[in-house]
Amino acid sequence: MQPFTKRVVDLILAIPPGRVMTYGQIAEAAGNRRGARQVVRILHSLSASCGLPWHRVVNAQGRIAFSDEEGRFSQRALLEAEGVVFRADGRIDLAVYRHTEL
DNA sequence: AGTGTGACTTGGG
DNA sequence: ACCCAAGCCACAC
Repeated sequence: MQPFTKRVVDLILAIPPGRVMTYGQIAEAAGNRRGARQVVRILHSLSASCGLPWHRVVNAQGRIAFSDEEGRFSQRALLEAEGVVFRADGRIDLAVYRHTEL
C-alpha cells in the first residue's frame, strides 16, 4: 500500500462521529492537494473491503458525492444517526461539521 | 499506447 | 445561483 493511500485511510479513520471531511481536504492533508480523485478511488475501492467510514466524507459543497440513490440515502441516514443535521437543500453545514486534522 | 471517465476542486464569467 | 474550463490522477477499454 502506498504512503499516500495509508495517510488517506488514517485520516478517514481519524474522523470522529458526527464530523465530516471533504475529499480535497483529505487529499491536501495526505500530502497531495490535487489528489481528491485519488481519495475517491481509495474510498470506493476500500470502503467495501475495509469497512471505512465513507459516509463521513463529502464533497466540497457539503453534499453527498454519490450518484446512486441508495448510497446517498444510506449516507444521510448514517450521518443523521451520528447527530449531523441536514439543511433543507440536502446539504450539511461544513462550517460546523468539518473535521480539521488538528 | 491512446482515449475516456469519475463518489473532485477551484476559479472565472 | 448556474454553467463551464482546466487541473490531476488512477483505472477500464
